[in-house]
Amino acid sequence: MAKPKSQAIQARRIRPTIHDVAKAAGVSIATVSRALNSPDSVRKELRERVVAAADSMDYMADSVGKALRRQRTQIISTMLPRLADPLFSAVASAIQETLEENGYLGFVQTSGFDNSNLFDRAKRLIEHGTEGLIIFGRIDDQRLLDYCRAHQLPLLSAYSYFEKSEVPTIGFDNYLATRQLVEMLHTLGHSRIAMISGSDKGNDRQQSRIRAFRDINAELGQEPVIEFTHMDFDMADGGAALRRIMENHPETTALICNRCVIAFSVMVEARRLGITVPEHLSLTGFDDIDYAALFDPSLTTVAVPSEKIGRAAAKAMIARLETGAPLGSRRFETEVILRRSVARPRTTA
Amino acid sequence: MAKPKSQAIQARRIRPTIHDVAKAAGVSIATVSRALNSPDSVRKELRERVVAAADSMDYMADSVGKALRRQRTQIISTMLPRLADPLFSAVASAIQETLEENGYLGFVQTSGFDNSNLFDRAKRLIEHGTEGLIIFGRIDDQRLLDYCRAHQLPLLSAYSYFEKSEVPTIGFDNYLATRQLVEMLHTLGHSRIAMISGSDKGNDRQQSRIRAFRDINAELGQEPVIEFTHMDFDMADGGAALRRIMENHPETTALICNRCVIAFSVMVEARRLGITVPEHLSLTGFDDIDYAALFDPSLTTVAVPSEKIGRAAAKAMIARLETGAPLGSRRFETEVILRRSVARPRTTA
DNA sequence: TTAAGAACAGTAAACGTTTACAAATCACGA
DNA sequence: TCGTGATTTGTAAACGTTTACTGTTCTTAA
Repeated sequence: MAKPKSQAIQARRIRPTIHDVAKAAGVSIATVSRALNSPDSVRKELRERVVAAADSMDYMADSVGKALRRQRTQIISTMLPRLADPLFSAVASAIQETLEENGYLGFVQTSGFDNSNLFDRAKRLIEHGTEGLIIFGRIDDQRLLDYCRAHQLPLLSAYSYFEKSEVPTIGFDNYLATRQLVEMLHTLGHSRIAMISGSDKGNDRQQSRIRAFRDINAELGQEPVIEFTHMDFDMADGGAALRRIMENHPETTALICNRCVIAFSVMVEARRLGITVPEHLSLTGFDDIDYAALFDPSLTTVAVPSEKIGRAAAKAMIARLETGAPLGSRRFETEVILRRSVARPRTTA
Repeated sequence: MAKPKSQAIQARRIRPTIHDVAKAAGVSIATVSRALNSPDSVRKELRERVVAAADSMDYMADSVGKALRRQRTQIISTMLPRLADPLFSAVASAIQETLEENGYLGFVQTSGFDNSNLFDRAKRLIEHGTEGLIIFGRIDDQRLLDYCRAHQLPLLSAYSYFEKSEVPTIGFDNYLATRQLVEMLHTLGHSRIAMISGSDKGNDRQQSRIRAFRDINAELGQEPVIEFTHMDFDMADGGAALRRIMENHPETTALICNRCVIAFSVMVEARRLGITVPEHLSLTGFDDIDYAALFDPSLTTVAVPSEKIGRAAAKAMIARLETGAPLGSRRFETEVILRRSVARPRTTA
């Protein structure tokens, strides 16, 4: 009945345990557990005594002990390229909130922009009892894929959606979104469109956008005009890329920037060069971050339903864990937000 | 020696346990534990057998069992107002990275902008074995303070620094930063300065900035001109506030916006009203987010060393847990980044 | 009054790990 | 050859829970 005497590992336990509550209430630990977890199964009087004792010492059942016994941790972990990025943090935020609302908790870890060595980074997450793993972007690490399959650890690729994917994926389709954007420009009359991209190394988003752009150009029998620009996190120097494009392809009437920050820097440089936006050059960004609307002229972008994606990913994982229903893929629609940075091309005007 | 027979809680354990490794290597679980944790204490031949067995089945020691036995989880949790916010996510990111580098792992939870009912939100974090709690902003929940003191849970207030604080605080001083900003404007010759703030309800940052502004005005015997504007996350409508200020206080030559997004929206409205920045009105933001430099004119702001603050907070907490040294407070300097949105006042020019 | 069944409470085992202690083995000098 | 001490390995207990099983008490009907 009493807490088994033992050489304490620590001088004294800092948090009260179920034994402390049991002693205070004068019942067995089993009764405490029952009173707290399935109140109906213990007599009213005892139950109240237990609850009072528990409250008086701020007792919270230790999830570690509970997890060990139940073999459930209720932990779902997320790996994303960078947390300090409005694109990703919006999705991560929705994930964390959804987890919390459903009684789960989540570790968050950054992976950088290279998904080819995820396993080592994910190890600690798995050790700590991660029951499900949500990873942003395409998963390129075969060891991780093998491990998850072998040990039945649910794995979900989120943020980007992939038509062909080895694992379930929930997100938006960068390829389609780019086609959508180009089509809109075509409809307005643009036929000479260039693209400025950040590095596509290990970045499935840029890769898909570039692939879409190349495909479209191939269909039209045009040489794709693509310039790359160095991106240092949220800063980009699109200026140099813009100058190269205007020099080598002065016929360009519309410019797709694969990230909003690239577009911002291009805008500044354009103004310096005396190129007016949108009269002389139409400009688009991508990923509709809030600032896009505040720029002058406001920036046309592709809006990504970050919040929806995050919630869907978290919910899917929770459902998988609770019902055992296999994870499914899901594609979210993007929307081109037409703003003042885009107009009909100058030749047509 | 053999794994004790028992009715399995689950049909089959998905992750291999130390018993599986022991059986495969033909040794006791104690030897496995030693071979993996203190290799020197086991004979080379056995050690190799154990390691081989462990590797072959991708064995990772379960942190849940380990935590229960060791009474250490190596988990440090962070609560911040909003994850999808460049201000906070930069700090949170630095925290997470520092934790990971040091063998820790972190839960992240959002608290909204009200720190008065933190305890209930923190409960699950504590249950799950949080060894230290980092909370952004001033901690207003007495229950949480009491709990942490009573149960010796290290508690750290991060992001904002407070001169007088019940708990250790690591961050920057909004009061001082505001004074710094106003002084800079004074030096340039501005004497009629107004402020636009977001809601200060439960927001210690806005509170400190407003307090500093009021104090300065009081010292000069001026009535402080402060307008509030509604902020919906990253969008703000500073336009209306600007109009009110220009109408009631046309003598204003400089305007401090308590968040960059406010400044952005003010800039757009100013342009519409034909007020030129900085010739007619100097404008500042706060929290130097990357976009501030990209606007036209580029925005003068106060740079906050987010990364440093995050790393310092995480390191302090880790040191507290590992050496027992009490947590100390630490104030980080901010820096006014003078950009094109600020110039000498028109009257002086 | 008593037997039977229902309702409730307690005992003990188990989850996966580490580690004190005991036991076994080994090396080596007397 | 044997004793001693050092080295290595195994046994078992403990960390904080939950829960199957058992035992006790209470209710109620004969």
